[in-house]
Amino acid sequence: MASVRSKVRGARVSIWLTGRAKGRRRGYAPAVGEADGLDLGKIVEATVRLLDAEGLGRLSMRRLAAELGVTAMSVYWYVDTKDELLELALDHAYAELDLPGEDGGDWVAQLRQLAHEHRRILVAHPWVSRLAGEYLNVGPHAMACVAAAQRAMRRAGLPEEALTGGLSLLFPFSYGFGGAGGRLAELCRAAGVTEDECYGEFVRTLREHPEYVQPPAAVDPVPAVLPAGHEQRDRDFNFALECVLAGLAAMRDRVAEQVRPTITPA
Amino acid sequence: MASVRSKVRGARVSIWLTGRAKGRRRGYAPAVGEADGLDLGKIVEATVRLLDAEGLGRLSMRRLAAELGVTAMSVYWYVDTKDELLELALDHAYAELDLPGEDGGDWVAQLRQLAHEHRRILVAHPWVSRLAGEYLNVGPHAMACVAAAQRAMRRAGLPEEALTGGLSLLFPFSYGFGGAGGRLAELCRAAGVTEDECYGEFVRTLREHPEYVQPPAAVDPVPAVLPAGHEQRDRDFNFALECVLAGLAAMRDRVAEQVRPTITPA
DNA sequence: ACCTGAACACCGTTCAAGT
DNA sequence: ACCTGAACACCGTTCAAGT
Repeated sequence: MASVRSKVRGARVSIWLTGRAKGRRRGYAPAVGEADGLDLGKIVEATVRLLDAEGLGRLSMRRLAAELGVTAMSVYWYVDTKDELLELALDHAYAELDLPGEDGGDWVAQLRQLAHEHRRILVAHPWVSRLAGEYLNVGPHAMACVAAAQRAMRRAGLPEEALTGGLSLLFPFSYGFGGAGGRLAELCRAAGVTEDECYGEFVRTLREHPEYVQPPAAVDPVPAVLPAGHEQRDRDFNFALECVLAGLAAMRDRVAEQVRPTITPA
Repeated sequence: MASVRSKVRGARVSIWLTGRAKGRRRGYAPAVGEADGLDLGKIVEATVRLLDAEGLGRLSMRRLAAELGVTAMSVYWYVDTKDELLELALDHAYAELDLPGEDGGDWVAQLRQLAHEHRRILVAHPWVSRLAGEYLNVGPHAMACVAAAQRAMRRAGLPEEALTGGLSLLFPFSYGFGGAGGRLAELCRAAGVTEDECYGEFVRTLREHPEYVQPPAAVDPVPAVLPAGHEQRDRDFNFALECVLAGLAAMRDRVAEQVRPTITPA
């Protein structure tokens, strides 16, 4: 019976759980003085550059190799598969987050900063949310981000057994919201349409086809799943984020009082 | 200068905004009596079946055609591109949601049901979250889902100008949480590993490499971004969902009092 | 140790042709 | 109106070979 590790490794659940097969020969950061020639750092940086410039759909190993002035198969000396490369690029993006320090500010300010930073990189790099949805996203920089949130929640007074629950609120929220924003921007850019024009078309479609959302019910006014401009989008994000923070505070108090969860309707 | 609609249509931002080019010849539901031969309904159903059985990565137009007992290019008579087909499959999945009725229960129960249903289909069909992250997801069934949430939030007493904000909390949360769960299950299934084994490996990796999450800080205890079993995962989802509901209630009251958002730290 | 070139088994999609 | 078959321009990856 094979060990769990060998099973996980063989199936490549994630490079962060199994280690990179070629990573032991040469580390992530190149030795000093190796200015010319390839190294993994240069490859990952070129990957991120291409992903930003042309999108996930246009990234091929051949295209990347051309960008590096090299043959397609050269990259495979540093990386086993394209998936592995994309996991590295994903975690590289999380290095961009400006995390709250150990001591800076109260927990509310820290969680606000984290959420805004998360949203920022998801919108700035639309490929990040798609890769985060494809891989486990447990690389060191992503984990540092989770650890920072965990510290803030502990500081908030959330009991230990509720920490994973709190993390399960904050990150899915910022990931979902930011990812949708990034993807919409990417789609509209590719279409040569502004986001406002896209939203207008959405509303017009609903008005022209009132049967559109039936069954079970007509939608009036139009549910805003698309943004009506950046200001509205920002307002929605801030409102939802304040709900998150208020909800965490309320649940902290509720758990402390050992009261069963009940919210008075209406 | 081209109209917005023609620009949007030409670039295929979404079939739901532009209409399907071939959809006017033949509707989504086939006429009665056309039992043999292809129709769009059969094609979408076969697509969903294949996506469930083999995953998004293994779905090709040739594979789908073989499943339908037909040539690859036959499908293209009913559909312009693979993207269009996947948008149809995506919305088809949202038809599975058991939505709360117009009258059933209070708003808290309705939103709980919506979130649980959303999570359920995301876990049952791991491809749904990846497609929802790739396309706009504004098809009729997805919109009916948003409309139901909007009704519940209005019933909760959330003012009109806060409705989009509330929707921007609930759906990104359930999407992010459910999508991660579905993807993990898919990865582990493909690897022949249980989710518990995968989590154990994750913890072991962190313990073996204490430098893993540095900088900026060591992580202790391990932040649980992976589930330690279904019960824990359920507890986390329920806790986070109660935060969402408590947060919505708190913000409703706060907006009603016209008080600026402030939460007492610690 | 590092990189190349040819080849394999695929893709989505176009196009002319069939019935 | 509906479906086919050949072809085009790609993919990720393997493998033997170069230096």
